[in-house]
Amino acid sequence: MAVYTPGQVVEETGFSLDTLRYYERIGLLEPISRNAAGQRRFTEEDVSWLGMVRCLRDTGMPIAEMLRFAQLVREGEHTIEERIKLLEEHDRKVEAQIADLRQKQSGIQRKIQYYKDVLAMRDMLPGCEQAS
Amino acid sequence: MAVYTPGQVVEETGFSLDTLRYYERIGLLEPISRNAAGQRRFTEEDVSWLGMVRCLRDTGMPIAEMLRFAQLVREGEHTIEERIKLLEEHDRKVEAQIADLRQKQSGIQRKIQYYKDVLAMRDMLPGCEQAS
DNA sequence: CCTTGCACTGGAGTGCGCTCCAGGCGGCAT
DNA sequence: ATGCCGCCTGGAGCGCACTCCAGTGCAAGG
Repeated sequence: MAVYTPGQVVEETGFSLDTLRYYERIGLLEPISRNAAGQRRFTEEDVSWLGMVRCLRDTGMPIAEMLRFAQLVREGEHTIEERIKLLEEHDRKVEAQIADLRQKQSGIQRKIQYYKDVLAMRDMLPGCEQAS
Repeated sequence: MAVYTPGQVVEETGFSLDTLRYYERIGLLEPISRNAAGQRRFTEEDVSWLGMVRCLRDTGMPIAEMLRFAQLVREGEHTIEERIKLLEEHDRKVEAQIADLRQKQSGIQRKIQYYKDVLAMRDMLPGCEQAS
């Protein structure tokens, strides 16, 4: 089975070497196996777990909750229902996050339009300064 | 013209009192006017600026960039083009942010579906354990 | 008069998630 | 033999954005 050097994992996952070590230290990755010289050799499985971690992190899941999820995975098959619950809950949060982002974005876009209107006004009625 | 006490502004904007003071300290708000006792009295304009700040912060603009925007606003009308540029640039980032969020979300949803499939499999073929 | 509440100040502290560092090791290309 | 590269460790440090604190002040209500 294929293994990956730290450098390759950095390449594949986009996490920095320090971040990978950090994740192992805090138990977000379980202990990574080592070669004779004590260097890490990541398995396919480690890398795919990191892919999941990437999804969760980038959607704003705090590390503490990812640890909880990692724990469930380690506890085995009987936690699958709970994992689904956790992920669905998070999925809802992501949905809410996107909705909020869209709403705030529209506020920004209104401001852009407002400024554009000011400029247009200025072109049409030169010399008539407006406030704000 | 209406003024707002700190408590009212907390209520209206959702920023904490400490955050409001912090924003004033770093210059994201210009100096807020005071009553005889030295207490802050926010104007309508302050509150509406805070509304903009809320949009920018919640869409992930760092404080340093909001300071830059605040500076442009203070410099007057001739910076409107630049303000538009800044906001449009940010708008694009928000768009990218949402796209990324959607993509990562779909990764999570695939995982949820995978787990659900595992459960369904387990119901259909009891006694046949699967891995991962 | 006294408590309660809201607000004030400057400065220190917090939490998160990394990120950097010094000092060292093993292997390989020149 | 000598670099140099990639990696190792434990621990310290960092950047961001707040958040909290001690000590004080005014003002209105019981």
